[in-house]
Amino acid sequence: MRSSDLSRLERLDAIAALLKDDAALTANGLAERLGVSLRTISRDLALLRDRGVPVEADRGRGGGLRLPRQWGVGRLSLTYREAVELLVSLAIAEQLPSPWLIANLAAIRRKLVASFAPSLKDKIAGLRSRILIGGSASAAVLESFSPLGPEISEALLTGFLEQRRVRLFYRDVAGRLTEREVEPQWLLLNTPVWYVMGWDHKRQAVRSFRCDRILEAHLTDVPFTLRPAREFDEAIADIRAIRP
Amino acid sequence: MRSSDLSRLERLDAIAALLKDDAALTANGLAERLGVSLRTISRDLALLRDRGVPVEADRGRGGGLRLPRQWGVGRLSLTYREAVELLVSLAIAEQLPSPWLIANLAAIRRKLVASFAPSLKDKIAGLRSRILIGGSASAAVLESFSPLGPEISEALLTGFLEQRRVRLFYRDVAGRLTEREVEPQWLLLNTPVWYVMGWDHKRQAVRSFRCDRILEAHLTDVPFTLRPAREFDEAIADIRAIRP
DNA sequence: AATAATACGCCATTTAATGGCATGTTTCTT
DNA sequence: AAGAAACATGCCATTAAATGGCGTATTATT
Repeated sequence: MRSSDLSRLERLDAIAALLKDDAALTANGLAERLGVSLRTISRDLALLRDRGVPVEADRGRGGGLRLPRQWGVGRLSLTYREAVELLVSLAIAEQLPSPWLIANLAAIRRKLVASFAPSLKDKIAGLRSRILIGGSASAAVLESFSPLGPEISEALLTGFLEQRRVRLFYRDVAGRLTEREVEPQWLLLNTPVWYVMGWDHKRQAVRSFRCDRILEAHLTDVPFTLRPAREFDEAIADIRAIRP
Repeated sequence: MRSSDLSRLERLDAIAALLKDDAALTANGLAERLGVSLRTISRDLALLRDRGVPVEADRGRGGGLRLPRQWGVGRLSLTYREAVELLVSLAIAEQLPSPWLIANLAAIRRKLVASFAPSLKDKIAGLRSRILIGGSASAAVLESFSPLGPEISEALLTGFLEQRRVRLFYRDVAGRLTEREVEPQWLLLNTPVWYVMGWDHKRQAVRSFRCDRILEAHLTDVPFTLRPAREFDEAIADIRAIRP
């Protein structure tokens, strides 16, 4: 069963893939399967080890090759958007009051951040601290809750991530319709309701917006810089106080 | 500024890394920087594209090479344990009632699962559905809550993931100390309290355990198989009913 | 129209990969 | 204790791939 000819790069990938299927494999078996000599497999293994794949070999009769159990996972390619969503999820999970199964999340987050382009790193590094997870929403809030449209969440999230101003059409508590120009600086979740907090340019003040009361959201090209956290203390406290 | 000689593999990595630093780069610049000819760079770019890296090129004066913004993220290598913790985090985030910024988590989860060895996939695929996120714990529960030791959570989590029986020393509601032999089949979070549900071999019945009342947990080598979900309906309802 | 960039085909040359063989080492079986 | 089955590594002739140089085509800007 010889596979069609593979370039060296492809063969390395193939070997790693075969080793992940923790069937008992010998170097000889690999050689036959990939249609190359034992010597070549041997060199490929050395190369894989050089490149950080922890191939383990049991010598002697009955031996063979394997990857350690810990190494179940190969390389994961994520798009920018997927990585960001992952970061948001991690932020949520990390802020749960009871992190027992997720002791190493910080390490994962570091790896994720490290894989971003340097120009994005700065923006992304502080992201986690600007997402707050509160408690559950009050019954009154729950009653009036409605899910968000994808365009709105897209615009808000992008504005939040890339620090760009967003133009909102908002229905406020009293039911009045207003247009705002907002820097989305913080996100807060009182399950299931998300809030955006930021500098409101029309009002020249920190304001918070219940996301499901936003009727339209349009991303602009105007960048903004982060304001000091303490400016938001009051707004955060306000939202949290909505709870019964 | 010529880097020390690189093998082709290394050069491909280097090019991808340089492109991630979205500095304006031309093929000629890369050639000088890496000490190879323009023709070689050109071929390397073709190779990268073959391997799925979406290198974009602007032709003409002022042009150059770049990766699209979306592509911030290269390849992420996670250990088995990290991947599992990531899956758990995803499960938690996905079960939040308001998933607006995390619409694509399912795609990420699929990629993650796909990167596992086939033999592990089965176990891991069903993992998410066996983690339940409830609401917040009641005041009464909160009062008696204490955080878990790392050894206990390690044993419980491993037992849950690898489907192996766990021996518990448990202080029950009445304060009695008992020893149990449990198959940890479900996890349930009423923030911040985790519960393990599973088949109790001493009692021959489904039982649930508040994790912070577990005094000791020892992993055994005895494997178990999953029981049908409906057997746990009652126990799940019970725990959820603890809330006020 | 000139220029600066990528894209790609061709070919001689250089370098790296390969196979074969020999040798050493570890571990299990008999 | 001997033998067999596995990995590890060195050496060398052979083969295949990568490289550089050149030419040409294409695209976008000035």
